[in-house]
Amino acid sequence: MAKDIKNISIVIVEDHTIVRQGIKALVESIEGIKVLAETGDGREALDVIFKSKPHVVLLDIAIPGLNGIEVASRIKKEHPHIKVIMLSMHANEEYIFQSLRVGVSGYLLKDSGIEELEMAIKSVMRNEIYLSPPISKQVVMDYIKRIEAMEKEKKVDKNVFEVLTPRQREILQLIAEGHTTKEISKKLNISVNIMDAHRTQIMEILDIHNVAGLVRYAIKAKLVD
Amino acid sequence: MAKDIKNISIVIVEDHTIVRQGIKALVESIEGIKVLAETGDGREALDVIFKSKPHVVLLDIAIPGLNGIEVASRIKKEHPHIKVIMLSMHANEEYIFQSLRVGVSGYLLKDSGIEELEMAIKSVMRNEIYLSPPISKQVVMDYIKRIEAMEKEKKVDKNVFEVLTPRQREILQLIAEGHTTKEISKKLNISVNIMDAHRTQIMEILDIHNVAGLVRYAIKAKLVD
DNA sequence: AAAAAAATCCCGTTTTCCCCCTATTTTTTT
DNA sequence: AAAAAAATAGGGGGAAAACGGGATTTTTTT
Repeated sequence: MAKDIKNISIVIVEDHTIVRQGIKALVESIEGIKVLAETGDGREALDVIFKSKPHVVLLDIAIPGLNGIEVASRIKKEHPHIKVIMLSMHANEEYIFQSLRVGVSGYLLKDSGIEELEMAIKSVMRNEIYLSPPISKQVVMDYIKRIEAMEKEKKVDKNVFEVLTPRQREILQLIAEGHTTKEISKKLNISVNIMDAHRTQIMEILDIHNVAGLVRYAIKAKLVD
Repeated sequence: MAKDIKNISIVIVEDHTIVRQGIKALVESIEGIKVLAETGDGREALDVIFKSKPHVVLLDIAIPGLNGIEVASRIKKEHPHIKVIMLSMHANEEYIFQSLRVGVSGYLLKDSGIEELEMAIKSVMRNEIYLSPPISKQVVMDYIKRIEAMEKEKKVDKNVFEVLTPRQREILQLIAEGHTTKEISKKLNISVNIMDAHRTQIMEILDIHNVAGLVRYAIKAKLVD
């Protein structure tokens, strides 16, 4: 398992000296990993990284000069192959999301042990994404919540195909788009009276008795945006 | 790191005998883990699991009798403390989501190595969620995609607070909820004429000249659902 | 204190919405 | 082939919306 670690070069970006040196000591205790450089300033970090071109950057999220996410973003823009692992004190949802969005490969909580650090580095070198378990859990929970919210909406979608005829859906859509009865009847080449009858029937079926309600239904049913 | 593995009991559910025995051999090669039972049928699995009460269930997602997700769901309902790790051939999005939803603690691809199996078991015993890296990556990607879609909508939200006065927003909301001018004027204790004037003014400001458009705008602005 | 913006008020006209009725033709289902 | 559902067609009438105009009071900003 340790065989896939071979001469991995790392740059550490972390402003608190003691923490930085601690991390450095930990990292260097792992066989096959070399720390190329270390810095505590965001802007300086970019210079150092672009010059030394490490495999992996361990990047504190809260650093002076340029914040960690901004640094990560620029690293990935200039050198997409450089793997970035964020180091953070807390499982702040916004930070997690922003980090993942700019393309970091890992997100480690600072109370992780040395084993996790090693695992994270190995993971990202394998092109994987490594998240500390609490982070991972949060992402998964959020993932589930979002999909479930989405699925609820789908039920209305299905429903509209069951209760309304194609013609009715067509007309409902036009109503929801803001067209008047007259406009719609002209567009569909039917008389105004039929349009009126259609609208009335749609309202009966859906038990909605005003345009506002029809529009809200049409949006939920994804007939309009 | 290996010290937190102590007498972990496992049940393996997998219908292909060779695969099952292979997994069994792998698992038993890990120190401190004991395989209590094994079966290849979903319904039988529930009996076995409820009788033997293992710490962890390794559960193939495609099994006869009852499908894996259904089995997982019942296990978590009856015995929430039993950890379930799904075994799957592919990174099927629907399976992943459904599994996570019913509360499984791990999702492993079958081409994972023994190290990953060990890691997954240790992870779930620590109350963490373990996903095979490709699975993890997919979940993260999906997570980002969903949040980004959500953020787009927020822009309209802000806008409504800039262009409409509080009173106008209040009225727009009531209109979008389907109330008539008369109803709203009564509710707000203002004359019908003012309501009319308000509506007219809102329409002018937004450059929207029908109820349908107002409702769509109100929904985008999150004034109504 | 002056100016600007928001909220209030009134009226008359045209258009659209919404509901009521009956009825025929076409399509789908049984 | 018969029955049911959908789409077509028409008319009448009351309520509400939409638009035009003009005006006052209150609040906020400058």
